[in-house]
Amino acid sequence: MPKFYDPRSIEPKWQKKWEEDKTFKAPDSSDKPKYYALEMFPYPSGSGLHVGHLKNYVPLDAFCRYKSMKGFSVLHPMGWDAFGQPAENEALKRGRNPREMVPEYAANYKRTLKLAGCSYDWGREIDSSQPEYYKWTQWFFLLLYKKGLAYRSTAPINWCPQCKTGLANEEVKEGRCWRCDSLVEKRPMPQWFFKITDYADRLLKDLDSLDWSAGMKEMQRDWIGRSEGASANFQIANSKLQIEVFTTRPDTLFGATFIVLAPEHPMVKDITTPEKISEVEAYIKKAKAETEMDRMNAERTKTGVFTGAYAVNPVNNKEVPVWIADYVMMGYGTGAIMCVPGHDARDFEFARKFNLPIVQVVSKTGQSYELAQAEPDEGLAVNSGKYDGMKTADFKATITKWLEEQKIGHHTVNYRLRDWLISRQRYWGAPIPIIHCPKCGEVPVPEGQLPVLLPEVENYKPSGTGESPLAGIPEFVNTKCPNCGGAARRETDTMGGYACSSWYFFRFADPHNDREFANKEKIAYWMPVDLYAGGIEHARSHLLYARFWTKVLYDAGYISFQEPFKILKNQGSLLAHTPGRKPKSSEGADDSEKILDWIVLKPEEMEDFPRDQIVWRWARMSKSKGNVVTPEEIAHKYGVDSLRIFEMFVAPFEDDVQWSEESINGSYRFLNRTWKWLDAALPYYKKDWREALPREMTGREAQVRRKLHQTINKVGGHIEGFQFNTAIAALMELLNELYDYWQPVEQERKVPANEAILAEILENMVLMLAPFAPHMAEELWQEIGGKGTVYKAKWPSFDANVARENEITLVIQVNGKVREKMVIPSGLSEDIVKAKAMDNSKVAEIIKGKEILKVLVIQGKLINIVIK
RNA sequence: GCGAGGGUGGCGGAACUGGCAGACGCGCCAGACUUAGGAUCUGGUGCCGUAAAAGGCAUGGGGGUUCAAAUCCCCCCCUUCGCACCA
Repeated sequence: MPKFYDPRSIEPKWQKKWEEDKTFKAPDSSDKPKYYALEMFPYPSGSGLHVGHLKNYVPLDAFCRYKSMKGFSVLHPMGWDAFGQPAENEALKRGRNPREMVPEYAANYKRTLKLAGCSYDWGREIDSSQPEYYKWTQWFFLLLYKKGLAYRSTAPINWCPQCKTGLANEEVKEGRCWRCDSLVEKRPMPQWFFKITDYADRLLKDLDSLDWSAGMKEMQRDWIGRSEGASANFQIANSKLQIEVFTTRPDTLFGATFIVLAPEHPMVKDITTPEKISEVEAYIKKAKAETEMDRMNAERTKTGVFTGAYAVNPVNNKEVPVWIADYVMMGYGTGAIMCVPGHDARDFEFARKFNLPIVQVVSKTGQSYELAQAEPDEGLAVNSGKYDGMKTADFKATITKWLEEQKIGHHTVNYRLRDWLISRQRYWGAPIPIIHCPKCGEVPVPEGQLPVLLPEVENYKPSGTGESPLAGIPEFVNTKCPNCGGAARRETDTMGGYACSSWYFFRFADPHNDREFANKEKIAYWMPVDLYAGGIEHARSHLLYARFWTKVLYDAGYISFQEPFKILKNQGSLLAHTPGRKPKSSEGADDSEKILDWIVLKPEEMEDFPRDQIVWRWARMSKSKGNVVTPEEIAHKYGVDSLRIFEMFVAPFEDDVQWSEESINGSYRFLNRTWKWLDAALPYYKKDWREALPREMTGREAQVRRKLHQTINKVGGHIEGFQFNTAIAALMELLNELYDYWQPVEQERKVPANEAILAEILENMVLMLAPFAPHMAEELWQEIGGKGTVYKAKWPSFDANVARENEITLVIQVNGKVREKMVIPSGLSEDIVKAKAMDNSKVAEIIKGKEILKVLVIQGKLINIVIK
């Protein structure tokens, strides 16, 4: 037994042992209850893992280790989200082939995760860019295709000029590409979509059954954006044409004084009168040139032009002008709105600017009055003919029914959610398994011919033309139609990375299956995922897509559950104190640059930058900011167990943490103190301590045992509640008590009063340490002759009788203020507690001569005496 | 603008269904042991007040409910995140 705590020799030793023994291998079946814990699989970047990444991996690892000790059969896998643009871009930047690069980077990640002591079953490692994996990604595409959920359309899409590819709506943030921050353009291109909108309602409803954070669910709800209302047709005056509008306020129909169409609305050219054509065309041209960003700026004033046409308001037969304006979006509803300036702020602004009539049709009082601004609230109908006086909700139902009877409208539900754009005009992705045949049209690649292999090429740069680089490879493109055998062309778009991550959690249940995406029984055993952890940045995209595919699988009869992730946890980020500077006036002024008030100073720029102008901020660790701390350097200084303890102890799992090396010393000190105490107790350890424990215990012995069992209870509870910080705090408290009880320092060491107690503490402490500091725990477990690995040892059991306090500190309040405390036996009757409190000399002093109004006793805690 | 979190010592953070605010750690102060210590051990550490007590004040601000409020209710301020002309 080494005298001193030496993580640098202990840690590699046990990591090697775990690997050799396949300690963390998840069985294919077991009598034990299963537990499937999963972290979002990472894209292995060239920068490697830093301590910030471990903020997620380490607590989840502790959780899995705990579950294993609690008797669960644990599945804790890891794999690589290797396809997609991050990998491709990095490969391009470094002039390397992603095929060679990705495995290297993955190996580097794996090395660091092992260094951190993470308990993955590496036998289940997957790589989404390998044909054996993406064969099944393609299979999923075909499944969706067969179900009518994959289609090709030339609708205008979000085009990122920098990435040279289309982006799904979820990948556009504030009008910019989420990866490169370029302004996104609208571009019409034939593209593949998945019909996620068919599932909008179910994706929304089933959120209720999930144990996810309120914020997370809310973000999904917002993104799906369900709104209920009615559609109504407006006849164009002197024409057979009709315009369909969508409104959530059909009750305000009488107040609709004009119609606005989106500039892209297909009917614009049909209704515009000859004298307005040039003006309208000019406006459309201008609107087209505008970026998403411009259009989204709500601050700017409204613009629009009159088309010269009038529509007839069906409820009162009044003719209302039809305008076009860019504040109406083609992508939402019908791309046309009826405008009720009295009760919609945007319409109000527009009407004011262009002098259009404003009519009040809803009133708080039932009387009409001058409107100073739009009043969007509910109330009573006014100026609405025979409906006057009706309440908003009733009026909505009544008028919707009327529209239906007249066959000019109906009740409608609208979603903000759009279909999922899956096409990428890029090389590094799973090819879409479709063949275009001049005779047969679109033909899916027969399942037996999967995978459609991604060809090995020299040049995989995005083409300038907007086409995928695959289009330039005749051997790939030219093929035979599976239907008629004639010459045909392969689809050259690849699937975006989110396709791979929409089903990988199934694959982990059966990662090497070459006949199915995963075996049904294995899925039935392991799925759904019990605990899923990852960054909040995937709140919409990934989690929505994964839920969608799961529902498709359910509908197709492959699985028996509808939601993949029962519990979801989002870890906070690790922030590093990062030097930066204010932007120069030349920077940020340009509209195409993201406006920033702080720019990171690279380490190389730091040297000759004036000290007093450096602005320090807390920023997320990333290699590009030059503020990363690697697990390697910390492991070298303190050992990885200290790093693990620090990451879990410093703050709750969901919170952001400011990295500082000072506080890691506290974790190191804790482990050192623990080691010292346990090491000193070792000579007294006996396996049969249970029999040797005296029946009755008093004084210090009873006290320290009480603390031990209270700690066992707390630590387990805190881990279950995902409160790793307080779990570790409880262990620290126990350790403080242990030092109080018995000093491990040789000079001061006394012969322990009871050796069996030392043994009990030692054994239980080792077990409780195991999830957090697994290397130290294994070492000590071995020292006390524990069987096998501590990973599979049984979690300590809590004895409520031992933990029970036999005395309590009674807090005595007078008029709600603490005046005295006294130690009394627990379990006394209320009357006796009262009597004891009144008897206390200090209390007696205070209440002397006062009238006692009330005495409240909270058993086991406190007494409050109310006096006058 | 809308929606969801959050505001507690010098710092990170504790506090079960309302019941001792500040667990645990960092930092700081003092002592012990030491050639030394940025090691280790022991004690102290919210603020005001005092020689020490007593006592008073404290959970962003203001009001309220209650014997009792960080916790529940109302108003306001700040902050983080998400969405943003969604009809």
